[in-house]
Amino acid sequence: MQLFVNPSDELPLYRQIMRQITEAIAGGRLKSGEKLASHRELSEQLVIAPLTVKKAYDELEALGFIETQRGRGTFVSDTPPRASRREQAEKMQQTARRLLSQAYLAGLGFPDVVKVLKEADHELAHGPRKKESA
Amino acid sequence: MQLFVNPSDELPLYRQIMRQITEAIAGGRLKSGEKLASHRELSEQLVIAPLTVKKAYDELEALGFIETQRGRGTFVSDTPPRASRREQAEKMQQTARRLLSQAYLAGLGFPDVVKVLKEADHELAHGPRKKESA
Amino acid sequence: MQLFVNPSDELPLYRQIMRQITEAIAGGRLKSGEKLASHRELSEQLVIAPLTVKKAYDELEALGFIETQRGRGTFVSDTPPRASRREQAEKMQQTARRLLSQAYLAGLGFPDVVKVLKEADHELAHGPRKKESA
Amino acid sequence: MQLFVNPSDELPLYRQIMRQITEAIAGGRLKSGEKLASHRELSEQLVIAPLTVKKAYDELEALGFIETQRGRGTFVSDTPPRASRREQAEKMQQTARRLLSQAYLAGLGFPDVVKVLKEADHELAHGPRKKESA
DNA sequence: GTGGTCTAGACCACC
DNA sequence: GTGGTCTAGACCACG
Repeated sequence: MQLFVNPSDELPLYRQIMRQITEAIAGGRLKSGEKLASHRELSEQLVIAPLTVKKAYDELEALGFIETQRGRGTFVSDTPPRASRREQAEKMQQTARRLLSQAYLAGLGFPDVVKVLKEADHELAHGPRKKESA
Repeated sequence: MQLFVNPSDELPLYRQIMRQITEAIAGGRLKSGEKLASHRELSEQLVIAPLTVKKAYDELEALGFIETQRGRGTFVSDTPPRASRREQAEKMQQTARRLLSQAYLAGLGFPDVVKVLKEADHELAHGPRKKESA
Repeated sequence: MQLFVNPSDELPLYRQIMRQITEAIAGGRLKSGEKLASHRELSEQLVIAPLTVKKAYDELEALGFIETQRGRGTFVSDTPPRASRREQAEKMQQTARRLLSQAYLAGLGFPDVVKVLKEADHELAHGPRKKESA
Repeated sequence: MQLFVNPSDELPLYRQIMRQITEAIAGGRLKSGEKLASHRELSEQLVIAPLTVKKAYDELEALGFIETQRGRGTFVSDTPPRASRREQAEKMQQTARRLLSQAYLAGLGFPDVVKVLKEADHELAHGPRKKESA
């Protein structure tokens, strides 16, 4: 499981990490019970402070995505969290509107958006090829 | 053009304003040349500081969405900005992946996402019905 | 003598007018004693408020570039004003540095700047072809 | 990197800062990746409000000259922005005409302008010796 | 300590 | 009235 962070990104580093892990879970690339790199190990890979990775793991654990077993490591939870249907629907609506705005302002149409969506679906399941853009 | 802000929202106030305006432009509810409320006027409507609205307007102008004319007011630009196709594609990819993640983690499938997208499309063109959620 | 104004320009309208007239005088296109359009007439041409043109004329007169003869009209002065050599030198230095910055940031070199200068010299003497850019 | 501001100058403080930084970049005195003083630090040096410096930094970032990293600081961008060749040419033409006007109205000739330009070139690369004039 | 956001109020220039 | 600038001070998020 290869992660990337971009210090210039508006999104905080720990959130970038959180997002990538949740996306990996959503895409099925990280499965229930799978072991994650220790925050120390990951911090070396990403060349960032260990505390930053730890914060990401802490929040993911608080949200129920991962579980920590002292002395053994951190694992993908087998009971992924579910927000209320209402919250889910609202968030998706918001994201969907944002996606459409980006498309329309770029001169694209609804069918193009669906096309992009299909490409993204493929990426989700197989992993991104490069770092987050700023 | 009715706007809403939610001080509890994670997104900064000025960004909430920016987003609503760009979405209104994308949805065709704000047309080229149309006059916006002055930043003072809007600040009263939204019950926030004038400078906060001004910051939103300033950034929108820097991005090319709107134009200001001293003493006359602020208007929707007739030349909406175009990021490079590469940047556009990247941003849309990112948003699309995010949308899919939200859906899959909620237990929904690809067809559901398309359905949500259609609803969002309708909202974009006709305006939201309620304030931003936190 | 054809003038142009751009309401979106950062420079105030009356300053845009002032600049064009002083440039025309510098370029020899407006000669001593030559008659200018009345501020009323010019305001119609430019589709702006007469007061705005009047302000430009007032300031140009205060600076000594033009002279008003009640009932007869406004004329180019035969005694163009001279700032102190020190002020002149400072202003030119500043403008020169700005020109060089623009060039270097654009990847051009000193010889290119001289080339641009020669083109500008030609324009100065024969008049611009289009409106001011924002 | 020593900056100066002059509150009496017609140019807004934040623009004076912007100009000096872009000129320093153009002159090669500020290099890609170099760290700038924090906006708080600089505000103390210049004895002006931190927000004023921040505004300058914000705009420079929007223009692509510098990049900020939360918690780490602000750095000179390694990808200086490039306006379209057309915009560049227009701006330079305008500045060049202005420089010539100043010269001709001062009774100087084209060779004098080139001389001034050479002096300015030297200043650009080595920094100004005094504060901005009003 | 760094940047990010917001406020309340002031003054000026422009139209 | 409009937008443009500046201040002084506060609070938060991030590393």
